[in-house]
Amino acid sequence: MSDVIKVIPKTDNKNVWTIKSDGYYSNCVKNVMEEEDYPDESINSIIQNAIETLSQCPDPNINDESSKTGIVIGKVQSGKTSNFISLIGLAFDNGYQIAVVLGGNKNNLLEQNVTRIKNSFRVDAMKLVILDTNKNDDVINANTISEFIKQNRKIIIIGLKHQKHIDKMSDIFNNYKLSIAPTIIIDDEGDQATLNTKKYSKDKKKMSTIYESVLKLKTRIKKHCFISVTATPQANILIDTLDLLSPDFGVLVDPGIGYCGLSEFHGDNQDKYVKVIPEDEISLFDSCGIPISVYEALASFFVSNGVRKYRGDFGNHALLFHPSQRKVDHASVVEKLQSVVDSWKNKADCYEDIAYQSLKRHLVSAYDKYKNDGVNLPSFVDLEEFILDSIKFCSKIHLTNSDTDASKNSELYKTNIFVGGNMVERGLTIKGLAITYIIRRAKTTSNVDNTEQRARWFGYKEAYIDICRVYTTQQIKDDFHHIFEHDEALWDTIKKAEQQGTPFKEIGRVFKNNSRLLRLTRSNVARTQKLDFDQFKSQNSVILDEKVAIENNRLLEKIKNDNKEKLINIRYSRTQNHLLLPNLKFSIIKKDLFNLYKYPTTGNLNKGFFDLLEAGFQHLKKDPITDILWVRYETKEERNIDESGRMLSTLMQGHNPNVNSPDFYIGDRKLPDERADNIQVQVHLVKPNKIVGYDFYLPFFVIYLPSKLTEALSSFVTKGEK
DNA sequence: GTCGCATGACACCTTACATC
DNA sequence: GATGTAAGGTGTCATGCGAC
Repeated sequence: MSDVIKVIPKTDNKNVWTIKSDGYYSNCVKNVMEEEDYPDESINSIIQNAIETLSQCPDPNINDESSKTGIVIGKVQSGKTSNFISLIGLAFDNGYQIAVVLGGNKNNLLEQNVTRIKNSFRVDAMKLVILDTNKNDDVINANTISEFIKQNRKIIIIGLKHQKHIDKMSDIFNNYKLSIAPTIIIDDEGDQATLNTKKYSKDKKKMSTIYESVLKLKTRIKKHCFISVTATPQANILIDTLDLLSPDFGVLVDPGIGYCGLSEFHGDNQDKYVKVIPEDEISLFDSCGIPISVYEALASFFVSNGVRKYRGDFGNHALLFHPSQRKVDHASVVEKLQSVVDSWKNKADCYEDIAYQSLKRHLVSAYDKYKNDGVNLPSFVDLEEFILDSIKFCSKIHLTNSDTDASKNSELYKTNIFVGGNMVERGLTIKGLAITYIIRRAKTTSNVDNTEQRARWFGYKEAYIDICRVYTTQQIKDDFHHIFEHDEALWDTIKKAEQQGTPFKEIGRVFKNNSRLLRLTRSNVARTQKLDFDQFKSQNSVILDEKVAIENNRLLEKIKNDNKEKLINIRYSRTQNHLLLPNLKFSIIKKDLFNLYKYPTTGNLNKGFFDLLEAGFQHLKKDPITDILWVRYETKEERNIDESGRMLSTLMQGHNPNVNSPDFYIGDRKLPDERADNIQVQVHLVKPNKIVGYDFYLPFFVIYLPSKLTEALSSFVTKGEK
């Protein structure tokens, strides 16, 4: 890799600056990754991502006030932390002085981040100061930080996403010198808690507390780049592009080699990895009895641990139960699981005893299921000793919620069972998670982002993916398959926009969502609506201005002239004489006509309509054949249009049913029938007939969409208008 | 009138934190 | 450690709207 990289950002050529990629801090981070045996390829890709991200941040060496907002999009459990740590190192080497990390809204997440950041920058304290709002309260003030800066030390402050913590960090930037120090702000899990949850509130307060605090932080720091880091960017992309947290740029971070996520677990092989809990089973929450599926999950957990040990893999092995968000449920599940594990431990201890047979049946059944799934296994007899060992050395059931934090106890074991709710969601990594039992789901509509973040079973599991399993309900299995399709399409859209150089804010906000029981994100943060196109869209308003009419007509004439040889005259009657230009590509007409046409600010047709349509077609990977039809192009038309340009009559002409009449006519709505699989753009040249002084013809559009297309488009959603 | 859907009000759960 | 408060998230229910 070259040492100095001249960066030419993809979308904004005013902002060219040079990035040095082998400075002191970057090398520290890189060395630690090497020590921790990251594959070379992964290290290079992490550094490349950091360069790409930093290149879109403001140049810290220019003395001006500027700020930008970006989003770094990764995959759940794909190691986004390494990426933003590298970014901080690179930013320091290139002139940034301070890094503020909003490290999650729970203490366990903050702690996880603090530990990771400290481990990644094993540098001289005289070069870098790492502080966190929980432990260094007395140092986080303008005076002390200014002194550190004077001593030429870089600063990282990691804070909890809570009002007081953020305000504490904000306060130091009241100091003028600090306020102009180039600062990079990392918002970890940036779709959670930071965005405005009061956007649609009827209260007087239109800003949620954390959002308000973050905006204050942003305003205080005169030169900064604010980077949201998340695997579920739906909310960030769906909020108003005028919102200060709406990203100006986005960077996709492909997961490294060996990552197993949505496509492995919930794509074509979902039946192998996801086991559906039968609906007629007794509930885990019943006062007595334990569902068969729980025994199955436990047995597959111990068998799979035995398999890994047999293969020489003695790493951590974990089982997670996520039954519900309620603490009372966790307690009852812990009790049930503990009773089973205790009894299995007793049986495993005396495996020659007849009592062992009942345990053995469970284990053999789990073994057979793995065999049936095509997992390469030795004989059960060869595995048995390893399996029983796993049972004997298994931890107590770790309750993981606000009452009890199991993380410390789990370090004492290699084989761990966890039970939790909200504390085992987003952000948290459970080492060696192989089996998950999850039945938590809203009774009605679930959010895609929240649901996806519960997938703690994703991660770098290539070495033992064959034995990983998820036990869940049919509904949750379906949810994840829909999310898999949604996520693929989302990445595709952003990648394509990147290749085409489309600025992030201009990417069509169209997303795939094929499930009626899923919405993309919380409705208090951002709303969506179905991509619902009618068969016909008849333009109901124009700019009533002769110059505009001439310009719009010129666009149409140019298309006509460029395709002279393809024009076909279609005569239905004496007065119904149309001109057809068949078989154009939608994308071409979009570029040459709809992008340039001048639309009124009111009315039902504007560039946004065609942008949405185009984004929808891109998702469908289609560029539909489109015909242009100049309707009654010689005689033209007159309609009742008011002075504001609003069409008061019906634009489309009805049929003349008299078959014997020389004026028999099928009607404008039937014109697409013979070529019903194509889009038809009808051009109606219309003059106002009730107001004087407007003696010119204005082109109005009628857009016909084939039902196949409108149906296919209805599986997508876009930003809500309200 | 029925159905599906969006929306808002409200209650409850979970978490963090301040106070005693 | 117990208690109360603030904040964010989830779930349920009533209501209203438009399509049929």
